[in-house]
Amino acid sequence: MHLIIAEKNIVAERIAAFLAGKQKVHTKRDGAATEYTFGDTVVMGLRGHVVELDFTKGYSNWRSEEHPPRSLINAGIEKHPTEKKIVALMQKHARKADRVTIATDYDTEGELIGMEAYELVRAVNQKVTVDRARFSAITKDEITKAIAEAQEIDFNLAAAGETRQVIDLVWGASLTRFLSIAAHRGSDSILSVGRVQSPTLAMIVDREKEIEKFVPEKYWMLTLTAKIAGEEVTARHVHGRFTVKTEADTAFAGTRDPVTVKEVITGKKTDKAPTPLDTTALIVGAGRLGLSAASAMNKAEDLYMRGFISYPRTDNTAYPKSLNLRQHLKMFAGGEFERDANHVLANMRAAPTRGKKETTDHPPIYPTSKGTRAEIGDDVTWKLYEFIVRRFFATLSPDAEWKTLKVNLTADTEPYTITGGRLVVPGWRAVYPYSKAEEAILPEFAVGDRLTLTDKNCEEKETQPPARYSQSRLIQRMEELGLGTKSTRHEVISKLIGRKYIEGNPMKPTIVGRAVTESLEKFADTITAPTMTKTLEESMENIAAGTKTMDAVLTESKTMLSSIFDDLEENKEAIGQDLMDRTREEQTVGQCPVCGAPLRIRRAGNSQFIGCSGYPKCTFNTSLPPATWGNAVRMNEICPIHQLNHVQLLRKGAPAWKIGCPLCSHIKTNAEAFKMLPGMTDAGIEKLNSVHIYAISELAGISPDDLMIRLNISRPEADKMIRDAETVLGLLRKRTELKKFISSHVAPRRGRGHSKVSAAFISKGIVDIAGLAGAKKSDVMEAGLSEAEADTLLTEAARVIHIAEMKQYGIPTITLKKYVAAGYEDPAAFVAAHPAGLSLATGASVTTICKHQKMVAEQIGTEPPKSLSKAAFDTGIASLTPLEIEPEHLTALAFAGVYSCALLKGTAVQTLARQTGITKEQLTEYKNKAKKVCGK
DNA sequence: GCAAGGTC
Repeated sequence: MHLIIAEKNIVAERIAAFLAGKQKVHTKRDGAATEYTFGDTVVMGLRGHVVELDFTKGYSNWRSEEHPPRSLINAGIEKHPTEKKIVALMQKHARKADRVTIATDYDTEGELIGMEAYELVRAVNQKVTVDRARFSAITKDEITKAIAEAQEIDFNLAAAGETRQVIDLVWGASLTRFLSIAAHRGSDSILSVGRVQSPTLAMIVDREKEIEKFVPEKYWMLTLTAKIAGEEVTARHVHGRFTVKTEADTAFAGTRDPVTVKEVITGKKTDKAPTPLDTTALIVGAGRLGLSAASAMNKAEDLYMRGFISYPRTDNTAYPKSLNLRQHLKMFAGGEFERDANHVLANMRAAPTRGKKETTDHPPIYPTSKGTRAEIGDDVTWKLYEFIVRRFFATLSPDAEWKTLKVNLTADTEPYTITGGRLVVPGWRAVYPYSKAEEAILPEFAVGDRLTLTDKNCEEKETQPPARYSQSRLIQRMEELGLGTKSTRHEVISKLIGRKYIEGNPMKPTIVGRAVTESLEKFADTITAPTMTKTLEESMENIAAGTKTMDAVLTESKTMLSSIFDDLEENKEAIGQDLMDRTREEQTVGQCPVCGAPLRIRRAGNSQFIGCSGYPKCTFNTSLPPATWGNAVRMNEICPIHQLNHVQLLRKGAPAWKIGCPLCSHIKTNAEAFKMLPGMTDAGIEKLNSVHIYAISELAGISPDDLMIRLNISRPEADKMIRDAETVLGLLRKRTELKKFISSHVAPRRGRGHSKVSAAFISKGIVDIAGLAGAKKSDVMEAGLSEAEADTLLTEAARVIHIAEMKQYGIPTITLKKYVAAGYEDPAAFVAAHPAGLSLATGASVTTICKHQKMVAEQIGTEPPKSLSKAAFDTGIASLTPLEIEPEHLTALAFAGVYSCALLKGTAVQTLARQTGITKEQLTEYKNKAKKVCGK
């Protein structure tokens, strides 16, 4: 049997189709693993790497004394399968195979993935022949040839890839752990470090610093407008920017009639058609359409999986010869792009354009099938598809041609110039509207022509700081510097955002991002420089060429990292302190209005609030919605009234929830509660705020003496105010309870949120659960509940209230739970029930029950039932045992007061049936038995 | 809990 292993499923599927020819291919799918069988051959795809490197056991605990971050440098490393199903399937076939062909992508990483597969195959079959197929395009010819002429695995090349893996893991993990531990960061806010992410972050930080230290300089630009043959034209001074004001002034003063044409230069300019799309160009193009790098790749992946475009992760900018371009243009017949496709077919350039990079693993990105708007679905994906289609058209279209015109003039002695351009051959621009071509059409000029000066202008401008990086610009820079790969660059950006190192669009570093970069630059600048990647690539080339061993490169790298750790460990305290000090700034929103200490965003699990750093001496705090609504972060905007930074909640996939100034919102939310105080006015609230009382709970908790002084009021006034505050606080607490009750018992629906329902209740005068328990059903239904819902809500409310009452009457919680489970939480019903029934139903002893019934009866003012002794109950129940009465029936009888054989005999069937709901036949049977068994 | 690289 011949087993062929591809890097991904989609390639496996195509290989199988090509090789099978006329044979039928059987597809068997099991979760992530799919196999394609024909004749004696099985083709299956991996999912990229199916194993992962990790440190040996014992190194997983970050805070282990024995294995500090530094020890990772020489820690053991193991490979674990990450795709267990795929590995199992591969090994199952490998056991029976007599030939295995590795057909992974034709690049370094593909060779490594191939070697991983090889090792897994060898683990179960030491004898099988393993070879390697290399192909540059997934076409029938290439594939057939590559399998027929299969070669050996290039173990040196794979080792080069593995070296990269080890170095990345060891450097990344050890430095990440070191920084995170030094700065006392929790597991949800680690400070990550890596060969690619750290230099990328450093670029963003560097750019921000350039912007900060940028000093704008003034400069002046001169223009004139003049008329020729009734048409107005604008010319600019040939000097361009004047950086000296007096020079600009002199030139401006010298700009005067006569304005004479000195020279007319006509020319031709070719405007080259764009090159085929690689991943970077795709992200740049998508960026112009308004997509982030990550969403561009997401949508491209979607288009690829649905067969609309070719593989979206590629560095190739030259179409392979095997690609039939004409056929791909004809494919658009009858669709949205038919006209444009026909236009391109009729005007095709001799050979398609080609970019600088040509690789062997995948073709450039091009459309592989015709899609309609409806098929593709969402608008943004369609736009991306259209862009890919049009780019494909453009690469097959002729260059555009411009006719250019340059007119040199003098205004008295000052030289001016006008430039114009006219698109004479639109070429690719006819089908590709993404880069604008501005035409400037000028009137006819001849040397010696005189123009009439109509106006002149000296404009003062300022030099601008360099722009922050957009995502696509950053990805371009990363590619230029060799950072990351086509598949990972956009992920690196997402990672930096996720770690809260950068934010915004265009991107700028956060305080944390900047602090980490600066610490690393000081102590481990190897990892923040793009050169680390360059050096690594050179070493990898040496390993691949066989001129250096993997071990030698690793040893060298470990020595370097070790000396970095010498420095880091010596300065651990300082580094940690510096990071903590600086990141704390990010949590600070200003000064506490009460005591002036820094006011900070604080977090504890899911709850978050703004509190004074002077706690516990100062207890000022304002509440924030829980973190499920988003993480609270400081904004740059500052409240003009309170001088505090605004705060917003950020949640993935949701728009930011702007809280604004925390104190303003605190005052606003508390105003309503303050207004519940008798006689309280807006002015009164302002007065309270001005003496730093912002919440009703603060007013309730203050000492009367303090309040007298602060508000300059009398003792009785202060006492009353505090008492009122306590009452309101109690009311509010009950209201909160009601809200909680509603949210756990009423399912939210459109237009019927929990707050809406509780507001409706409050307007009906239902302000707490007790109120709800006694409310009219019609009132409850008017809040938007159905009749059935109102019924359950009322019953539930009554239950809650009853339970609270029983507790208040002194029933211990554990026993109460038993009563509730049996449905006897209503005090009245509890007292009225027969203790024998209660005992059987709840499992509590009759003695306890009688005691409780007496307690409750006394407090609700009813007669308690006659008490029943434990002895009487026990012997009674024992006398019933031989009758083999069903347990439910026994309980029902006990509730009816029948708990002994004698009582059963002495009560009429008619009465019992009414009281217990047991059928007369059944009761007669029990009674007959009773007559036989007892009382003889 | 860590990297970067595949792929989904």
